[in-house]
Amino acid sequence: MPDSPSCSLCLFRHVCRDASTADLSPGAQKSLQPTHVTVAAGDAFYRQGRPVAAVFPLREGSAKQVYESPLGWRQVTGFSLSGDVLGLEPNEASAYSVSAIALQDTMCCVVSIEALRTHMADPPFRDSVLAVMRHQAERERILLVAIGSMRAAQRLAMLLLDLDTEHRRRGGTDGSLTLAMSRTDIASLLGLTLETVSRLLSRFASVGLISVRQRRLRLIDRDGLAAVYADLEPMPRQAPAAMAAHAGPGDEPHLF
Amino acid sequence: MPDSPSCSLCLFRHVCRDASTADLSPGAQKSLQPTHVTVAAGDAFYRQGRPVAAVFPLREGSAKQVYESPLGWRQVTGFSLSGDVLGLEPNEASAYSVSAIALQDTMCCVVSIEALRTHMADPPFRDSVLAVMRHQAERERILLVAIGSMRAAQRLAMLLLDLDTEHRRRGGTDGSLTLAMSRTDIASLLGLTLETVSRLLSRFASVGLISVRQRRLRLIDRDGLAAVYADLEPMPRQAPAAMAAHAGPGDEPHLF
DNA sequence: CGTACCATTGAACCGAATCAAACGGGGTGG
DNA sequence: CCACCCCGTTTGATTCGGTTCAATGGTACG
Repeated sequence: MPDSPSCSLCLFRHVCRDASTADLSPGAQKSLQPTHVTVAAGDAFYRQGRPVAAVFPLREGSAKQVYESPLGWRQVTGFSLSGDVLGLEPNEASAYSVSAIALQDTMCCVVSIEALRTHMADPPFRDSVLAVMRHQAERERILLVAIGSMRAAQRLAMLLLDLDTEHRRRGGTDGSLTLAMSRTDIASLLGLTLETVSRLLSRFASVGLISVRQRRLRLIDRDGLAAVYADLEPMPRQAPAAMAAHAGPGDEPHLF
Repeated sequence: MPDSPSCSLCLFRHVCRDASTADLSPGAQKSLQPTHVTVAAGDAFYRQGRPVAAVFPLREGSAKQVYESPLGWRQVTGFSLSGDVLGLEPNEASAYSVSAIALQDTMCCVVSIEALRTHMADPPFRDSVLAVMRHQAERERILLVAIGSMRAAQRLAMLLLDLDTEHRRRGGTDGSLTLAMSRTDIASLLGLTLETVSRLLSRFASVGLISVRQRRLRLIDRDGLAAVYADLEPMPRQAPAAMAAHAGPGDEPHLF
């Protein structure tokens, strides 16, 4: 059952037998033959702290990453959709740094860590893997700033726009999408409560930015959402930039 | 002027001519001869987005990392003390992902990225560098959870305990330390306002947990602070764990 | 058809932000 | 040396966004 639609976005598409890619660079022979498994909603692909044994490109479905801090505080740190790869750990970590939980019954490939390492010898492939990791790190930083200094409406608008962008990258044309995650998950990701998320969604809908019913959601006014995200009203306030004393992209001397 | 006290904690001590280390593994010859520079308070070691050219082990002084999001939101993401290395970018990034600003006049070494790469060929050294990077990533995650789901007092207690731990690792014996960063910086890191930070410090002092005057600070009751951090009263409330639906270290099946 | 879970909505409360002074220390210039 | 100013900090009064507590409604599933 090779070549699911998500293969076309997969990190491994150039080295994977499952994916039929037109552009097949001469150097890269398709040496990867991943196995497939399905994970039931609520089950874990892997758990934080366990040794890294494999990575999991999603074929169909979605997942959340959950981090549990040393003191037992748990928080969702991200969502993954089909085409994303779960379990990629930066810095050659030997243990998973988060847990990955399926949001719905999910089909994925299983690429052993040995196979991954083997293919990492190929420079272009290695670069693309590292680029994905860097992108993930950037994502977490954006989330940090969002939670740390944006208001609830902005954070939620950010998430909706992000989900929409991802959905469109996967072929979604109109702005209608089905949220795989619960309000609680969204709230956890954004550092809010589920009530606030629910209220905010209703408010967005009442202002004509979106329409929601349960987990069916449609973006009606992307620009409006972007305006909320950027905090150009008409939601709440707080001005960007100009915070900590000396930190601006000023033109003081700097070594690099 | 080699071998500052901070050398004994430096990541590069085993390969650096400046550092006099007793245990000198046979394989690693001391081939690193870093140059030294001083950076004035408020100046940048390097700026986010610039190509990575060098890393900067701190000899004397301190710095803050500042991240600026695509939309212009700026936030402090961490503090570095003497012995720490600034500019280590994970995933072979070609540009700095944050800016590093000196909190005071700071002396540091300059290790070119080429020199770093050369030494990364040495497996034990490489592992220690990767370990530092992983530690930094973990730190940012803890910060994310702190900002996302802990209350102000807990966050501040966390920071104070962390600063104290770092200070003690550097030889500090009693709990007295001098904060190099402003209230604004602390507030930015913790996702609060400077007024809240100031008030909280006063409150901690009035309860006998610490004593503060301006930037002179002394920890009086570490256990008390730890209790505040862990949220065991006697400050505010909110119970840990048990958040997002299915995510607990339960014993559901998982692949790894 | 009943049960369980997720989502919505309302009312009251509270923590932290905001607005607004006053204070303190360190530096500069008279 | 002292007066003055600047900037970071402290403290107070007030507002407000988001949480908490609570009840109802909707949907899926056994």
